[in-house]
Amino acid sequence: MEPGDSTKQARAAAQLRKGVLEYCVLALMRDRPRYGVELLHALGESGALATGQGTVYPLLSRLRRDDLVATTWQESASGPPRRYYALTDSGRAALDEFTRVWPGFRDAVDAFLTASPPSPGDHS
Amino acid sequence: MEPGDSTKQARAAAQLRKGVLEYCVLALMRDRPRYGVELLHALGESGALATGQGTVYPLLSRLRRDDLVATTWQESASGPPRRYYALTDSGRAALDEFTRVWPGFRDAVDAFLTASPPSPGDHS
DNA sequence: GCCGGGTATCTTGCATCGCATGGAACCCGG
DNA sequence: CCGGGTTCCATGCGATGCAAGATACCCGGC
Repeated sequence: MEPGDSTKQARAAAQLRKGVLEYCVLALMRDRPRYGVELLHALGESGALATGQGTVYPLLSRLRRDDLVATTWQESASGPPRRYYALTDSGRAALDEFTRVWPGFRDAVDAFLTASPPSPGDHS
Repeated sequence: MEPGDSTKQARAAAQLRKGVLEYCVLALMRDRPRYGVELLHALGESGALATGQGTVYPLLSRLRRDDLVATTWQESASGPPRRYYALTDSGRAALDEFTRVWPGFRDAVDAFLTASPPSPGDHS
């Protein structure tokens, strides 16, 4: 997806990420602290959730503002120091809460999209 | 989910609906035209996508503005006339496009949420 | 004839979120 | 000293869900 791509597909995908990106970022921190560019790279590798710095850093600021993550500085051998983000108790609770809500949401959307497919064998 | 419920769960679910609601509404019109309250009721029965009139009617206005749906008035025996919304060719194309994008998105989120659970059998 | 309840549609103002753009600081090799 | 790579962050815009309120139609009871 090129920057500046304004196709309908790109617009649909962009709106899809709303609200989900936050919890995917939290999920990435579940096992160990991560830093900004690392998160950006991990999201990019997933394909569907690829995004830019202008999305991730404001998101991380919101997470820090709401006490869902805590940060520590750590020096790097190949560049400026990195700010590592780690889950707080509240952050882990929010992630668990989302993990509970997500399947219901996902299945509901699946149900709408696959409902009443004009199946050739349907003679109701 | 009561109106005015401001729990974390409600907030997460609210943000989740962004961008998805539009295509679920289009999906509901796939087989036959529907009217506003009917759509509202169908979304409510799904549970996870329940919403209010203040969300559905502006959404329907946008869909009409973008020529994704066409509307016709039809009288009702038990109230004011209903405006029925039907998919246009563009609307059907947008729905098909979303149907193609959604599985990749859904699986990507699933992958992040279920990745690296400290499974007891994992001895890597 | 009038009035209240149920049905149905729509508008306005607000808060939130993803994104493009731009800027700043640090390290290293030439 | 200087250019490239790495890392961080802030600002302004567009799109979207939502609560609250307004309007109009039908019917039955008084």
